[in-house]
Amino acid sequence: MHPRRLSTLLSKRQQLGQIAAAIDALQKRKDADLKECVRVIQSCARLGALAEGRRIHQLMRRVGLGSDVYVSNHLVMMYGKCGSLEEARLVFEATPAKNVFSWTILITVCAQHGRSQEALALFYEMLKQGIQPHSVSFTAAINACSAGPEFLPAGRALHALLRRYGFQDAVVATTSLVSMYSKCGSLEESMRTFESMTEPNAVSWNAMIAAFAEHRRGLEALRTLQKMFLEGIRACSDVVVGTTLVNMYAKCSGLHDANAAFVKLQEPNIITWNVLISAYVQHCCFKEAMELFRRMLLLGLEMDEVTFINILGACCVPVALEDGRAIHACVREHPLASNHAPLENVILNMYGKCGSLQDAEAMFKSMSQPDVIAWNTMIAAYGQHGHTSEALRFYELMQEEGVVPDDYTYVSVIDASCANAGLPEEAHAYFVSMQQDHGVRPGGGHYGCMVESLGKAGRLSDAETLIQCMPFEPDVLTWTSFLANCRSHGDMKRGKLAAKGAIRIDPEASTGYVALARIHADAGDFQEASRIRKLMLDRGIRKNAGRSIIKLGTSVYEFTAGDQSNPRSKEIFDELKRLDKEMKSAGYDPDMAHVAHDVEAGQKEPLLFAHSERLAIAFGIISTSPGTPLRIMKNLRVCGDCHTMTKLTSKITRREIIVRDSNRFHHFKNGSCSCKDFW
DNA sequence: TTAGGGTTAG
Repeated sequence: MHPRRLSTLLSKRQQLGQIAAAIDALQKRKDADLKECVRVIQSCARLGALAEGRRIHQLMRRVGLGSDVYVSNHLVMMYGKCGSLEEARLVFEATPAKNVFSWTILITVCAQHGRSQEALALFYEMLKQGIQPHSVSFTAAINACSAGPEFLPAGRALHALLRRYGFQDAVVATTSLVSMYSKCGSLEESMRTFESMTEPNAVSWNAMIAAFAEHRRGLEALRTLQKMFLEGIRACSDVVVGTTLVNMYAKCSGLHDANAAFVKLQEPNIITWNVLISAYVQHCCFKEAMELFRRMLLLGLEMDEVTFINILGACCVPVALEDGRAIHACVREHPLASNHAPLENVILNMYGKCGSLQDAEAMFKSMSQPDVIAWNTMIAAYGQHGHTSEALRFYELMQEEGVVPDDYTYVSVIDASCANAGLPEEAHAYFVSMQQDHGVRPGGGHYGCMVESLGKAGRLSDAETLIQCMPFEPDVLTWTSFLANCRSHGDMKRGKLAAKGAIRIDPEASTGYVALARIHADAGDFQEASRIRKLMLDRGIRKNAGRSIIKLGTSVYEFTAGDQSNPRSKEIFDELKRLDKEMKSAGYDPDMAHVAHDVEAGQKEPLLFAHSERLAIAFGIISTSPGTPLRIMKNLRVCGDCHTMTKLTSKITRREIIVRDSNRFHHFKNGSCSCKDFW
């Protein structure tokens, strides 16, 4: 049995039951078993069980041990851990023969509850009363000074006093000083203190590394520290220190430094590997993350739930479905990872994000007790794929199963109810019921979905009113979705408003500028259009080029509009021409309006003909056997003409084509799309 | 026979 699993075998409830039983047993006895009593007090402290703690306190008083200093000290600690400072203080005051432990414990309790002034006052009162402090008393008082720069003078005074008492070599107290100086803003004093240490241990190293990471300008110093660490200058080769270094580099410097720190370590452990993989995933370097994971497999290294959770984060894109499935298979073979709810939810999410609802459904069915996150994930997945009724059915079902919906549930429910039906009334009904029947307060996400639902239905004036009335500043997503709806309904006036809103919230993104320039151009104001384009370029913002990705086997192929760089480019264009001919004979006419509306556009038909997703689809067709489904990812919204074209292609070629665009999934099958032409 | 420092994955 894994140690972590073992420790959770007894739930908190069971442990509380044991304590209660122990107190009952003690009450029945005539004599007092001091050892057993203290053991119970300690358990109460560990579990934060205030009620049980009070019962045992009562019992101690009854048997005449209420003011025994050893017992009192434990009671003070217990009340402190349970968050009742007043009771801790009362027990302390009522203890006649206070010793250095009594004082130090109360100082610690005060410091841990942010009562720094009180802690310091106690420390000096203790000295005044002639109690000889221990180095632990200093540690507690120094900690009280970590609360902020305003305590720096008090911290320095304690440092001086510590030396006078001859505790300058006490490693724990000195490590506290390293931390305290950093938290009070004085990296220099933190470094000086660390350098003064004769035998810093792993904890001291970590405190120093954390200090450098906290102060961005400490990066160079961090490199020096790493060098010392690697060369064993101060005799520390702790793997946790090495892992902390990797993590700090990933956070403060970048992947290059993190990787360099990793490869230099003699014995990275599972957590070191997890930290590095997580860093790659967070920097969106999915391919490199997968390579690391494969290396772990090849080396036969032990993996845990976190390894799987991290690496699955790299598989949440349709082109990674096969990788995701392979990792799911690894999980099934891993005894410790099965039945781990967060991991199961991540797998479920991965299938949804990869566009495979069948896999998601199978996963969901296999879960013994899906929690609210699992239900939310399914509802969101159905909504994203345009399966509104399934999403809403799951919403009903979860409540029948006794799972209480949360605010995330309603974002997905409202989003699903307006996904393709264009029925804002339904979305609005959920928006109202969420508040009235379920007590969920609407957040930015809920309002965003409502704006989207009204916008899709063409009720742009209502959407605009909602934007004006909502108690939040609309986020960039809300503005861009409103913008897209204004454009598709030809409302240029409101489109301008939305574009300006998008630019205001995210001046670094190109979407707002491009849209605004296009609206002015459409209205014939070319001067204003070119002014906006220039403004965008002056701010160093580049237009987001349309890109589509398709994965065949283990290779990933990327296409941009009009791209001829693929070695099979001629065949791709021949296939597009062939499809085009077939479509035209079936009565299809390319819709030129979409050229002007689309971000990729330039000239008319030739470029429309070669939009990135079309190239990817044609490449998929000529590279796979008939009937194979195609999975494509696009970074922008699919334009109307490509949407029509893909519908027809799915019919002509009898293939399922799944396109994940920047907004949602489109399942093209037999001439129609799951979004029912609302997107 | 009690009290103290730091850090690592979701």
